Amino acid sequence: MATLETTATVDIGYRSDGPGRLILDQIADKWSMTVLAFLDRPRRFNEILRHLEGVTHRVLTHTLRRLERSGLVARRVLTASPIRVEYSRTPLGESLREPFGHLYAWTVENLDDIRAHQLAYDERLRGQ
Amino acid sequence: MATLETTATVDIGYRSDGPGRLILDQIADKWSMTVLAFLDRPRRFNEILRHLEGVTHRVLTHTLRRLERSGLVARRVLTASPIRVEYSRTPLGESLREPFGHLYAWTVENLDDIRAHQLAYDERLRGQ
DNA sequence: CTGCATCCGAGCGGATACTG
DNA sequence: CAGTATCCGCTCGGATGCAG
Repeated sequence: MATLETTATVDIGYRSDGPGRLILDQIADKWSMTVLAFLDRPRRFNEILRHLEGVTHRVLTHTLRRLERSGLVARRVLTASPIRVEYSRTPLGESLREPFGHLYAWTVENLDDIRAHQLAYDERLRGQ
Repeated sequence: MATLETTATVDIGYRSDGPGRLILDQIADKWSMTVLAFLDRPRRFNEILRHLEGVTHRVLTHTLRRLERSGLVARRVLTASPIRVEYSRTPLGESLREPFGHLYAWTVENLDDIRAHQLAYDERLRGQ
């Protein structure tokens, strides 16, 4: 099973209702990957909340729930008063870093190229 | 430069307004990767339309526009009557297949695990 | 054959307030 | 401190009709 072979995989297997969707639906939302990246060690709810500029209480809750539901993040209640809750990456969440890292690296490498294309495209429109 | 090193990249660099967002915003929509996967050779608009079950006229147009804007897909008008338009992957679009392939492969490998977690989670809720 | 405009419903992210 | 509920606006995807 599967060390990569890859490139073919994309062409052969990809459907809008296949595995590709599952992972994209999971991580492509606004905050999931940011949260996952921050959980290099167990972190408490408010700790995460303060670190992520711009996220709200409610949205962070939902993001964590979804990550927990898929087994990428573990939730642990520390009985104390005031109550504390710790979130951490599971091994599964950990293992996602590598493949996502490839995508991230690709983007960094091609960032200028992409932006240039976008600018040129927008310029062409404006010109007409 | 830069064969991966990766894993660190995710943790260090990731912000909700960084490169990660750029690529996810580009490919995480419902059809982009499906289209890109299908363009193993130049294809005409209606050819793509017919191949992708469920996509509508308008949505395919927009998907292609966005891919074109970022330089992942090239658009070529064949002057004939009736008019024909061919879409094809650019080298940039081509190069995206490899990093995306890693993510795709990861999902396939962990699909059962993820689904199991989701089921268990949903079950736990139901039980209460 | 392609492309564009209009309309519409659904879902996500965000603001706010209240509870254990 | 952590979580839940309500409300709301915006964007995306989809349906349809018209035009080069």
